[in-house]
Amino acid sequence: MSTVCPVNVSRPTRSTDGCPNCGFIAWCLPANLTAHESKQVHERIRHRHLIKRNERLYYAGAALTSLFVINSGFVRTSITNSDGREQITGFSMAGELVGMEGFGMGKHLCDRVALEDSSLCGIAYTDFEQLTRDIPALRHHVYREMGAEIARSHRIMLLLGSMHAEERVAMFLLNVSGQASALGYSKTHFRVSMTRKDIGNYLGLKLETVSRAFSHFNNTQLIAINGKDVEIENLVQLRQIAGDYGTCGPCL
Amino acid sequence: MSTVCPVNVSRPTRSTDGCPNCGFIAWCLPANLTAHESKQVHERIRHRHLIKRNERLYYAGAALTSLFVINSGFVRTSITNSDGREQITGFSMAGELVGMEGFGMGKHLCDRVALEDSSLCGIAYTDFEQLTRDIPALRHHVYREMGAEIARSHRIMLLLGSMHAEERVAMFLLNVSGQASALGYSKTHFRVSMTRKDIGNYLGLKLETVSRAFSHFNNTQLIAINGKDVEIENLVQLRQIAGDYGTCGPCL
DNA sequence: CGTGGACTTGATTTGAGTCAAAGGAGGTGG
DNA sequence: CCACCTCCTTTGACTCAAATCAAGTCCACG
Repeated sequence: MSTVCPVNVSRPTRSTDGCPNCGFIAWCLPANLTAHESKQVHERIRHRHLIKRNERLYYAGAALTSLFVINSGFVRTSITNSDGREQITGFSMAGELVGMEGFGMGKHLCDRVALEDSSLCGIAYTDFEQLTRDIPALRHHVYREMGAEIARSHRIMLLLGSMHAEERVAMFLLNVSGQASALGYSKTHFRVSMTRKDIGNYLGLKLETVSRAFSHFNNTQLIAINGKDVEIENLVQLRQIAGDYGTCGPCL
Repeated sequence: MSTVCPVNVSRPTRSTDGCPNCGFIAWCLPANLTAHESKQVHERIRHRHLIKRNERLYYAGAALTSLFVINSGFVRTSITNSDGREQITGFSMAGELVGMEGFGMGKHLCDRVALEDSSLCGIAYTDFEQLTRDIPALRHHVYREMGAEIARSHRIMLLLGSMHAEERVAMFLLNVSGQASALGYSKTHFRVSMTRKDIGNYLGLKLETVSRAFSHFNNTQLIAINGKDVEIENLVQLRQIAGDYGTCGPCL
């Protein structure tokens, strides 16, 4: 537990050519960089780190040497306290930058594990630091993304602090749906790649409670669920149960 | 509810002279600014905005025109969803910068209300943006503080997701104790300025449950409590109940 | 001095946790 | 390729921690 397991670096390349739909480049899009700025960023990206299912990207406390954007796959973020209690604080998918919260400290503040075989594009800490110095739009984007992460955490605190089990599960499904939709997939038919236990941990529930909520939604024709395969059959009512999806925004 | 209530600006001054122990200057200390950089920051601070108990600093959604550091007093941060459910996400005290999470968006993402008559020192959004551009150490400090805020939220998620009522309340008391201690006050004898209801909301508990936990700790000689006046009598055992204070760090 | 909010305490209810059993999926090695 | 094993999931019965409901006290403040 105390030794740090570095990401399995599989001959990353600097050229963009070998990285179609590069996640890092996609992440930068909302920053509206100029052609010149874009070029500066692209030159620093280390493309296509591969990581296997259940492999650890890093532990909390590990030196932060790189920041990663997920290209494909799924990553689970968690923290563990001295009792050994673990709390999953989020699931990240393609297009998301992970590790920002440790950027200022120079070390990671959470554990991150791949839920599936995943591909990541990274950038060295020092390169990124320099780029945010030189590119105001990128710096701004980092402030915006970090702020959004704080706001997201606050929404989960609301969920954990005051919502009932079925409301939480409904919210979870709507968030996965929103994520799938953002990636261009169906928002009513998708796969939840995490286990019931992980979902429960994230939502502050036991796995049996998550399973029961799924079964209940299934029996009342809100969803059709079969293992990890979910089809939402009544999006409107699911939103009513979740209560506030409209104003809440994505939580995952 | 929809109109934005601007902070009651009481003839703020630009000179440092009228602001002994200026909170903003204190907040900058860990950034280790050079004398010249310090001067740049000091020139932009608008000192001593006053705000009364229960007055609102701003609503979520309001344009972010200034960032504030608390000089004295206490501020409650919360979010509200469309159901009207509110979640208190933190209590801030002297020396803390509030509003960072909205910095990148240019608008506030949470509501902030004074728990007591408070004094704040502010800096205009555009001035701060400019300063973080020109002063690497300040920029770095912002990254660090925002990251710390994300990590703090994650710890609360752990608390809300897996801790029992008395563990939560013990954690809360240790955090208030830590805050008091950080300000140079006694860490065993302090005042909790928030109501039982606010404490409960923050901890995901009902006010009766908070009251019962306090009573129980009182009856078992862990604390001596009288209304808002708290004396910790057995810090060691309180930490044992909270479980992980050592590794958790401040949560408030 | 009276009124409303804050707090405490007790009795009761209930939503989610715990415990237990059994079916099912996926991965591994012979 | 099949058998086995492990982990995941579902469902039922029971328990329990915290919520709810209710009553009464204590202040602070107009």
